[in-house]
Amino acid sequence: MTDAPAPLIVGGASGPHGDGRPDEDLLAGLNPPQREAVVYRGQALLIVAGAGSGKTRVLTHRIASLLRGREAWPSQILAITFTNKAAGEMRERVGQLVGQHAQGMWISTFHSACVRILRREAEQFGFTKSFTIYDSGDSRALLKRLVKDHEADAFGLTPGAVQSRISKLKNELSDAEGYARQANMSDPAERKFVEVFGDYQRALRKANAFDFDDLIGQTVYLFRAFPHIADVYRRRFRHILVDEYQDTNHAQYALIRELTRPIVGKAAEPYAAGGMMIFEPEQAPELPGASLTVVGDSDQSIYAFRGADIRNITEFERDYPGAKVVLLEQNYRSTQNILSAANAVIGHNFDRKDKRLWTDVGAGEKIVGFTGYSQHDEAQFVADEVEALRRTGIDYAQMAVFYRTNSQSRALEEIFIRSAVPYKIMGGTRFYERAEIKDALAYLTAVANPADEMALRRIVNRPKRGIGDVTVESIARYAAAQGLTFRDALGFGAEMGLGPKLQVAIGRLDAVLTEASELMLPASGELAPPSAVGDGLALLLAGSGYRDALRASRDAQDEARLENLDELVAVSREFARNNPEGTLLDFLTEVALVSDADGLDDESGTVSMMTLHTAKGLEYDAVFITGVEEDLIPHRISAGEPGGPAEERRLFYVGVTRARKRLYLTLAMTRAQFGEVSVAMPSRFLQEVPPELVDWRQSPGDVNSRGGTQSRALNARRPGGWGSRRTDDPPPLMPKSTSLERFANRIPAKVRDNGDMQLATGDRIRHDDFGEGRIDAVTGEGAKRIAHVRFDNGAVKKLLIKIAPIEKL
DNA sequence: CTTTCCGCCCTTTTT
DNA sequence: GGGCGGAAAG
Repeated sequence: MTDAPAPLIVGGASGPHGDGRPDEDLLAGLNPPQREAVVYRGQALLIVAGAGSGKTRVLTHRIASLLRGREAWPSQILAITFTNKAAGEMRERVGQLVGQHAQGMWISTFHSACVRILRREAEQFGFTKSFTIYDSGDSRALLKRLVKDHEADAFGLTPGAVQSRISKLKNELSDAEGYARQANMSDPAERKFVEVFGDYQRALRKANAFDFDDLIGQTVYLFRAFPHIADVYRRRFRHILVDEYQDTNHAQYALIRELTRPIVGKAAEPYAAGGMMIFEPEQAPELPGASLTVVGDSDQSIYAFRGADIRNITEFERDYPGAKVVLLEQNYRSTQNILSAANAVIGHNFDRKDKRLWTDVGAGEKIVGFTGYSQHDEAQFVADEVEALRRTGIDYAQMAVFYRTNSQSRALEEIFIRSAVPYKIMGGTRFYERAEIKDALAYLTAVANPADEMALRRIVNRPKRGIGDVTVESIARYAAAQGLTFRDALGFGAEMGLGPKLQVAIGRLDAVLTEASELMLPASGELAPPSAVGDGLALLLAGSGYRDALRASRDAQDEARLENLDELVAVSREFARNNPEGTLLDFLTEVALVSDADGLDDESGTVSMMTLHTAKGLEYDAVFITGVEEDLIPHRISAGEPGGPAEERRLFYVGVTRARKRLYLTLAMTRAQFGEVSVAMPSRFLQEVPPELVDWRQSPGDVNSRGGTQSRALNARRPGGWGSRRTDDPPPLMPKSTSLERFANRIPAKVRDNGDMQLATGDRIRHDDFGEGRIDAVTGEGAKRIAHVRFDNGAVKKLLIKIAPIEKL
């Protein structure tokens, strides 16, 4: 990688390259600021890109222009995106512009790029190439043990609290030793925390593992501690581009800072105390720093909670003197009504540079508002509206439903299933976080990285082998006493004086792990066949008895778990097909770094459901933002945090600006959370949307007069507002409990099973909620048979026959 | 020693 | 509505 040919023109502040202009077509159709952002050449460029202003286009065209003008070889480009999916899309779009030249660029997320660097350099600082990656679940499990060992819970240190503190510290590039030095050790809780933090780092190192935050932080550490290594990457990457810059944290900022430093050649050690680099003014660098392009929008900064520092973007011009700033304000995505709503809402955030998105596509449809009696009622409205939009020709894949918290997805899901609306949930209990998947991956990890004790502890009694905590601890003790790893100790069941049953159980586990290692990691360094990962996984699942245990179980969920495992095997084979040279470690790395949005294939024909956070960077013809209520958005917990409500407003803004043509804002009057039903208030953000932009199908006011709860926030604050609400409505009479009983649980807990009901076109049925109707058609098969029903009141609905509350007449 | 069952807790967003 | 920890049962 050091042999990259020198570019014809190095970064420098020279203007657009002169003759030829091979990229005239790259500028076609771009507006003036967009062109500027593509052709500007200089050390630093900040593109302030409002929502929907075509920044991906600008970025890809900028890269293409660098390549076509032969200003850079593909290998000299490093582009950082927020998700792996965005990276894939960018690579593809650049590929369409420049063809083969797209090969060799690094386009990836911060985490993936760091893993690549760390795999190459791990040996420099006490890790091996085969390190594994701990996700938050793994970290928490480890911390849980450490907190217990240190009896730190007595000081109010829960694993979760410790985890988030450590994460915050690492995002600030603080390490365990550094923190310990300045910690207030007279505080016993603080002392405990320092101990746990230190042990946590030692455990990670011993396990040859990095957690998510370490991937970034340790790379920065590597670059600072070994300048000659950093120089290798500085020489290589001459053009660095970072998307979603407003969501970078300090560690990511520092990483970019390190990569864009000038190379001083054989100058003396350029480090001063505090890790700051100091150059003598007259010392001419051997090579100037790489050119840096960042794209961001401070109005879309929604990750402060995980350390994103908005100052990275607001102070860019200070950090990179002479930086050029380009503003993209013209929106190519949404109608004016949607933009006006977005502008109005975000305008309530003080302390921001005023920026107004505009479009020339016209006002478009009004925003639709709806207030349901319960979250089920709200969900039914969404499902019905999805169907109505579908009939107007909008594809399911062009619709999305957003919510603030993952738990809100359940009610939506129930109704969507019943209404036979195809949907897909992004994130949530993610595939890779399911217990059986984590178990299977732990088996693979135990093979790939035998030092990873956490992985072994996880699987040692899965399936149940009669190896409980006590036995596990005695294995660990034996290993420590003999100077063995936990993995190696499994081979000495007899020597540790375990009972015969346990010896057999441990011996079997040892044998299957060994067998899988031979298959997947052939000795003598030869490459394992591409099928090795899939075969090895299948072998582990069968040989360990994991599959059999699930099969023998009569828990209905275990059937689904088996299917998930099959899916994982399929994923691994698919991986092998796409990466014939891919190793077991490559597979584990990829799996560890997938993000929520990555699951979003362009699988046509399904409505997407996701949290507002996951929605960032995506766009849809029709968008439903659900649960627009106080305590949900803004979320209750954010209310007390400094900057919390403002960040929630940005989150809402992100949701609104995802919509191209149609936007729905829905809420419910009551919401059941954790068994209890409580009254929900309309979100303050609703009041910030100019009323004339909203067509309330059922406004909070209407619901109040009909449903009869106490006065609600909006009515209290805006008497006479809210469109159709009449001020002379009778005061609410019904006691609260009545309305709650009536509306809270419109979905029976028990799912009916009409699996054997025979229906044909022309049959008449009665539905519990919708009344009588006539079957127009029946589609689908088996459990997924769908009745298309025209109800006597004119409504047309699709019902999943198996579970719909219907009877044949 | 392990498993199972019961009662208690909480619930933001994620690479 | 579910995950987790503690107590009782195999």
